[in-house]
Amino acid sequence: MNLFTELRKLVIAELGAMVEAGALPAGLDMTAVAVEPPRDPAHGDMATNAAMVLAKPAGQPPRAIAEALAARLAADPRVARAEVAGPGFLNLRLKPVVWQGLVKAVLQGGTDYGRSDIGGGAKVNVEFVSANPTGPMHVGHVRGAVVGDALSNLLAFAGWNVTREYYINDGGAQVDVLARSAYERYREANGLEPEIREGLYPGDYLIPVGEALKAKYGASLLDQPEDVWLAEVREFATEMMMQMIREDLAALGVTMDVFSSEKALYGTGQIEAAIDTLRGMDLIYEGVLEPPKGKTPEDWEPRQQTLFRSTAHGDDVDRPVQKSDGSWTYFAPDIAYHHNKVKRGFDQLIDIFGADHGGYVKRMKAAVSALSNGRVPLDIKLIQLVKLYKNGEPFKMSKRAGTFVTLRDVVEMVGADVTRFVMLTRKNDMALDFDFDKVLEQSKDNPVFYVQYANARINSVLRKARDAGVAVDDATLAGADLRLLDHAAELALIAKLAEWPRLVEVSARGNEPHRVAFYLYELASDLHGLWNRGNDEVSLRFVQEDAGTTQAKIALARAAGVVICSGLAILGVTPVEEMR
RNA sequence: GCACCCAUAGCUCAGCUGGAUAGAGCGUUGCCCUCCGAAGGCAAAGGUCGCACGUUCGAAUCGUGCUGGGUGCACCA
Repeated sequence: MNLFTELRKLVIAELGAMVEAGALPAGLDMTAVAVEPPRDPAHGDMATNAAMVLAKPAGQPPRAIAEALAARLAADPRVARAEVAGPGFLNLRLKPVVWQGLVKAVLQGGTDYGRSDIGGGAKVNVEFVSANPTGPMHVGHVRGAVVGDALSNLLAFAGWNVTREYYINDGGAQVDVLARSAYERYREANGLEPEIREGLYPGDYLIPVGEALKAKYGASLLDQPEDVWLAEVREFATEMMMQMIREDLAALGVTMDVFSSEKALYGTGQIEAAIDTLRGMDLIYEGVLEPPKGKTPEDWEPRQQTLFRSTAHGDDVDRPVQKSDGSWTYFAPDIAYHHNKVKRGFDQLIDIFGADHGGYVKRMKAAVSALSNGRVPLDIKLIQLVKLYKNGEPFKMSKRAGTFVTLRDVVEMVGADVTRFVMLTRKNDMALDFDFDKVLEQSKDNPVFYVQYANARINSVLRKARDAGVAVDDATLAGADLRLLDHAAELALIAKLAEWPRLVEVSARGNEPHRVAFYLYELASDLHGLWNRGNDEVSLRFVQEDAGTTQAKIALARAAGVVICSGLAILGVTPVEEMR
């Protein structure tokens, strides 16, 4: 139940009636008519811009339309007051019974309250993480993983058919480097001195890989030329890395639906097919690129290359898909991979990239636009970096020494729940500070704690009522006499709960899961505020002398708890019942 | 040189896709509390939304041009 869409229906219906009555011209476009929460609650519970939006096409002054509409809306049993304000806003005040009914609806809906069907079952593919399978995931990957997973949860909740996907970059030179690095560890496992040359991966995490290679191959690969062992070791090491990455993701609570392999695109004609598809659209040609103006690379020399005419689809320059020796560039399999996603029938694609890949956005969108004839939109979310702090001091990590903070380190230090919540407390394109101490602080300054504490308080009050012998199961609470919830502070909290379905839709439409985290913080704040007022005004406490009143109050608390749990579920955070 | 991202209170950040007097936390100032309904509460001060034009009933939000910061810029993935 979304009160805003219901009231919008009412507004549209009354506008239609005004057309019928000849008060408005026929054929008006109503799509811009919105019913929203007003910025200032003093203005009312809801506001509509209908009169202002329609003034010009209807050829009438906005206030005149607003006055006429107000008179009609005021007759609805749900509307307590309809007032024209400002340039033509129409502010609505709802009757308490509407809010009381909402509490009941929340309790009956449970965590399905707020679920939406705006996605219409459309198939959306969310590609995220896609870290190179050459080592453990580090903090840089964590944020992308959390955002992608939470976004997937959000879209699923809003009615999309979501596929979470990880693209394994196992086709390029970096997995050869992995194989060579693992081979040295294999030699080490056989009692030889490893030669970790410059350019190889020095990390200790390859030691177990070396040992596993020894267990499988014994000494048979020793002193063999590279072309004998490279392919086998590469596959073996890549598989072990992916195993590790899967476990790391699991530790963070992330489960992928599909792992797609870059290597699998080679030798199957898929790359050729994708390029041929583009060629058939006259988007592939042989040519020589101009050097970038202002900054010509030292070793620049004109080269004849196979180019993708990405400029035909909004890119700034055309992009090479084949090197001068005829082999594919990295971009070619990326095109084939996205072609593959389009062919699998997705209606929408979302890629989550690190901000350092911002340069690829236009060419990737160009490729998808061309390959799908503009049918499939591709949204690319760029994730800004995470700066680590420890007690307010920058937390240094040295890549050169091979000591970097891994995903596993973060999860072990602060837990998956805290990690996930904090990663969503900023818009994806804003840099985020992550302080190992502050995120664990038990105070109002810490949004994670603040939201969890709200839920704990709700559970605490439920326990207390139960101990006092009051039935507080959801069915009983839904049947309580909710008319007892009539205090302005209580109705205000309900109004906040009424925003939840709308917030889900807005967040999903914009692919912005962080909004959920901010909403939960606000909801927690309202809950704490009401709780604090109970310190002075006993009548606002949740547990009362009289069982019926207690049930009504607890129904509100429980409804708030339902929404908090629902929101936390989207973030992938486990609600806590007690603060300990 | 070009492209993309960012710029909002002293600090860290929201701002629901164009709405009303731009919000929150921290910090500051002033009261209150020290009660496990505990891990504080209430209130106040604090703003040229980087700058300048433009679009319209209306702009932090859209467009153009600047300023400052970040990222990336042909056979590396």
